[in-house]
Amino acid sequence: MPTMREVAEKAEVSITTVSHVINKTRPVSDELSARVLESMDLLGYQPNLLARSLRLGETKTIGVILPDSANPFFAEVARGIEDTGFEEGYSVIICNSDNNQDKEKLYIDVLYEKQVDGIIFVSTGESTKLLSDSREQKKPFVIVDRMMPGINSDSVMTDNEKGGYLATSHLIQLGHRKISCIRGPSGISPSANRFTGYCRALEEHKIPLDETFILDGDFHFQSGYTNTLDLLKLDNPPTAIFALNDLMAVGAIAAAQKIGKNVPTDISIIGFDDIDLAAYVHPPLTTISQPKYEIGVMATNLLLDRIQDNNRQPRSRTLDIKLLIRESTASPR
Amino acid sequence: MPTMREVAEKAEVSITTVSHVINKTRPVSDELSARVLESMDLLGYQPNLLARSLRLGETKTIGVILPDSANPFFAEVARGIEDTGFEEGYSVIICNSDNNQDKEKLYIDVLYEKQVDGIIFVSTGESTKLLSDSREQKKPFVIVDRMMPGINSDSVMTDNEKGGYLATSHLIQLGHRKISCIRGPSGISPSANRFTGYCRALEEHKIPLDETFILDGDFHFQSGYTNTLDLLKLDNPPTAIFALNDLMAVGAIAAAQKIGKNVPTDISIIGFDDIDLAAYVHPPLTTISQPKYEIGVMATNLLLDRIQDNNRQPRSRTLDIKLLIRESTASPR
DNA sequence: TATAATCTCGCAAACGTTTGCCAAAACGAT
DNA sequence: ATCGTTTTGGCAAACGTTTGCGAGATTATA
Repeated sequence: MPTMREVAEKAEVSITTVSHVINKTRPVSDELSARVLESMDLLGYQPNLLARSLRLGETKTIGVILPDSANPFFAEVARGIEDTGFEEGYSVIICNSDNNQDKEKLYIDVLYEKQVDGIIFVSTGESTKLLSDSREQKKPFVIVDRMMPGINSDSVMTDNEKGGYLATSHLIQLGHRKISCIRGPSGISPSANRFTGYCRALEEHKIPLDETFILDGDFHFQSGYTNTLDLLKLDNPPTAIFALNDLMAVGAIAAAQKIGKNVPTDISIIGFDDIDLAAYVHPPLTTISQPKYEIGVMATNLLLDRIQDNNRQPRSRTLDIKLLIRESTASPR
Repeated sequence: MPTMREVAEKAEVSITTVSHVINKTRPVSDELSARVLESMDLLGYQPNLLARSLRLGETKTIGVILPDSANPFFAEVARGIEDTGFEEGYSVIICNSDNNQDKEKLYIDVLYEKQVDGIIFVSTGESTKLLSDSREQKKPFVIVDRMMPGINSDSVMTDNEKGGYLATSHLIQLGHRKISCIRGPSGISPSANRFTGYCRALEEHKIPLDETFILDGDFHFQSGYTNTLDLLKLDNPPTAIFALNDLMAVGAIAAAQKIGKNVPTDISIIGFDDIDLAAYVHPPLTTISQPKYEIGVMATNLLLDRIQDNNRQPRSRTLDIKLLIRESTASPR
């Protein structure tokens, strides 16, 4: 790997000059400029961004901490982040926390040490080191998807409560009264808020909450599948299931069909997120759509703004959510 | 951000000593050690990995270039990479090439400049800058999933030809004769090789290739969907479809069902990859399973070995593939 | 022609580490 | 008491950049 020094020697100029022609940071005579340029590509020079970053105090790198980059929802968000970061010249380091606090903290440390310019993160929920470090000046960061109590920072959320309400209301309007809810991991806000929306809708229509219809899942296929199997074994099974995310909803559909039930005529199923595949399962999944990619884009924009000026007022964006009626829901018969 | 110097001053020792207690790289008396440790956490010291990397010439970072991290197949591979990298103390920078050569080259440059210790990449197919740089000593890299002609490097592949053959043979054994194939993007080896396998199976059973049954897709849902719609409109439609990846296969199922066909009784559909959702669509998708996560793991292991010693013989791993019969295929009636 | 203004460019410090080299102190052996 | 050995710890260079400061050369102004 050739360095600036070698380029400078070959071109018979100073390192300073080389630097300036590379960065166009002050005028250089045509002659020297040409010599430098020539030497550069003769040597195949590539700048060492480490050195540059060390000197400048910025790495043009952002860190992203999320539960699981292989989960289609987060994958899509991450894609939005990567794309808009790329446009602005930023690289992104991906970190999977698996909803594990310790891993999350460890990653935060690593990212700090690697001197990333900022961090986007989908927290495991507990207030983290990011703030316990309050004595230090904090690195720019933005919180996505999940609230973190007591933290005032940039954030981009979606209105999960509304989404839960919308989904449940849809089912109620279709005539359902026995509506089950398969929840997500406890302790994270999207799960909690969607459930709150569910409760509010029931309450508003004077439908009592039936504990036996409330099951706990983990936002994965499998838990939607097994929970649904359980649900359908009940003496008095629900006529509709609200799975708090699409992955579980898809699992629910599979389970229902597995035991010979028709969706939606025998049982209605609604999800949340609108991941890609939701449109392609059979029947296509009715769901609450979130602008996943845009969440990533917006988070990145907030972060980049804050990187420019870390003293600005924190901004909270909450993105719109809407009911997407496809074919997995219908009136009970 | 406190530096080593500040720690040293506070502890009234030299920077050298601080460094040595941090890295345990030479004995330090208990007394000084204690002072240093104390100062460190009083100040909340975190090492600056940039400086360290600059000095040491290694960043503990690897780059991953792939077509699309939101594609479930690659997402899973990436997850395998991230996990095993993490275990060894490496961070990973994710780069989405979108199968775009220019973007890929640009990313390679950035990764080189960022001084990553190695690169894992799923190439767009053409031989890339990685080798055109033959004059330089190359950074460690390993190629995944897609062959690159004329390059002798570490690589981890799966036997796509065999997979194509297996899938097609399965269909033939079920009694199918009119077997369509929805291909992937031309020019990338998995697509080409799977197709070759398809051809070989047909040939072996003396089934002539029917051009009208060969369609081109792009490995996304949508192209499976639309191509299947076209296929089913034919006067003499196929009784089975081999979609060269699961995403398209799922699209194909959706399309068939959309126009009232039953899968598999009216039409059999087989995919390739065995992505997560394949098991949860209805009917569960028969497919060729690839160990996606393990591909990532293995690629990372090869890379880390090579980072340790870049002069070792290149090793090619080809992972096993197998036919996974679920419920989307059956005998024609 | 003298002076000021403008262009061009190089020197060397700095960013925060790691580490080879050396020196002082402490200890043991004679 | 002397010398060799071991232990302990600091100095300063180096990694590859960027950039403030200043110096020389050139041009414009009078």
